[in-house]
Amino acid sequence: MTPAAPASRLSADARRELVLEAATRAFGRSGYAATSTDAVAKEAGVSQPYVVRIFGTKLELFLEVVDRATARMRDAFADVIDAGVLDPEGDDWFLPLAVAYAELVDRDRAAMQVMMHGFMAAAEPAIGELARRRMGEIHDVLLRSGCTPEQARDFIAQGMLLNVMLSIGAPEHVDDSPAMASLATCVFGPLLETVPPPH
Amino acid sequence: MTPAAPASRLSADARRELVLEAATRAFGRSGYAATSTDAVAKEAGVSQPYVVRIFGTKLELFLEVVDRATARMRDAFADVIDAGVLDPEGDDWFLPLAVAYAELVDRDRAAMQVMMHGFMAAAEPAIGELARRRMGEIHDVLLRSGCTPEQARDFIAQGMLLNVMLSIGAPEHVDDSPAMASLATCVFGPLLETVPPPH
DNA sequence: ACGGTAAGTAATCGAGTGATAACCTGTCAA
DNA sequence: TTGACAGGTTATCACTCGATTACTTACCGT
Repeated sequence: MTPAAPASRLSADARRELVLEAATRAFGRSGYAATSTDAVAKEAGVSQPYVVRIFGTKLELFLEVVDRATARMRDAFADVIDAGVLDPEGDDWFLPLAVAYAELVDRDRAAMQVMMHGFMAAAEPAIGELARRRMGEIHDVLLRSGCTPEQARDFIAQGMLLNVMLSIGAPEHVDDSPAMASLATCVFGPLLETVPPPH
Repeated sequence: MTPAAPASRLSADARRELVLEAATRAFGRSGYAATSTDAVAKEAGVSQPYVVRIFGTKLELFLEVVDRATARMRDAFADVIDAGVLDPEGDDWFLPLAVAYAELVDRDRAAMQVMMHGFMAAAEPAIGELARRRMGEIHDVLLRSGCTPEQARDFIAQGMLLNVMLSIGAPEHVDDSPAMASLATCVFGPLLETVPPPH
């Protein structure tokens, strides 16, 4: 076997960044437990021991991946809200938020998937702590729009359903049953046609 | 070591039932990938090879566990709806459904957790197929109340948020931050005081 | 030119995993 | 009483995983 073409040398920071992006994709696909450090390494094009050495342990790597992904979510909402275009009194006050979220998920679906996997892996104390903190931060950010806690809750709830629907592959299988079609249509709205690519 | 007190003999069906319940608890805690067949065996009080022999593979066991858990969810909704007490025109039309769901989750939290883990493990084709089918069935059942697809969607969305909040241990940590307290209060409502036990 | 530091790999280990095979034993019908 | 089947276990295997160690090599300041 040829000596496994050594990855072209990069600065530690640059390599770290590439591995984090690769890990986001890998963990996003299969979650914490089902994703091996070797799978991350292959996705990043480096050796498995190197991944471990950069981050110490698989858990620390996952924590950093979840931390970054959820920060991006929070910041995307903050950007919309701090732009001051939202009117919580109006109908569909949250629409610009929903659009921003749809765009973020379309551009960076792995981040959303990693977030959900983080929520479901919260039995691990360190993961749970991070998950709760970020969920709280997102709620707080939404409240900055002037909306009520109930409005914020409802928006997050819609987001959770959307995440789950993507997780179970609803868009790719709308035609499997009328029920799926009905539900997917009213969850994804007109985006159903354009969103699907499984990434 | 003492010969590991052989489990008292039961009929195959009775044993199977006990193992399924144990597996629901075990998978509910840690999900598909992070739960070993040995963990299920210990929870059930039998040997690991016996668990495998009853169900063939770990995947088939998980599928049956998810199948049963999600069927219970669906049927709980169906019971309320077919009792005909719902008025989709009224405010809080879904309240009896929410109460039924809260009771089910309180009594059988493992089933809900297993359902969520099933959704997140949908990358495995057989799991994904089951997840989509059940999600469709639940949507269909809700529609039998005479509500609109949007009303059904909103109810499911609230359920998903509730599931995620329980998954991240929100009730046990309401006091960690004001944000968590605000969000948990308006997700769980007055039940916050009584629901929490982590099971 | 060169030497050291930083980037990266190969080799390997011990623990854990799902699955298989072989064996044991209580119960019940004849 | 006995024998055979059903319920259940022990022993074990092949493999995977995360992690550690030791080695290699490219780059850069002097």
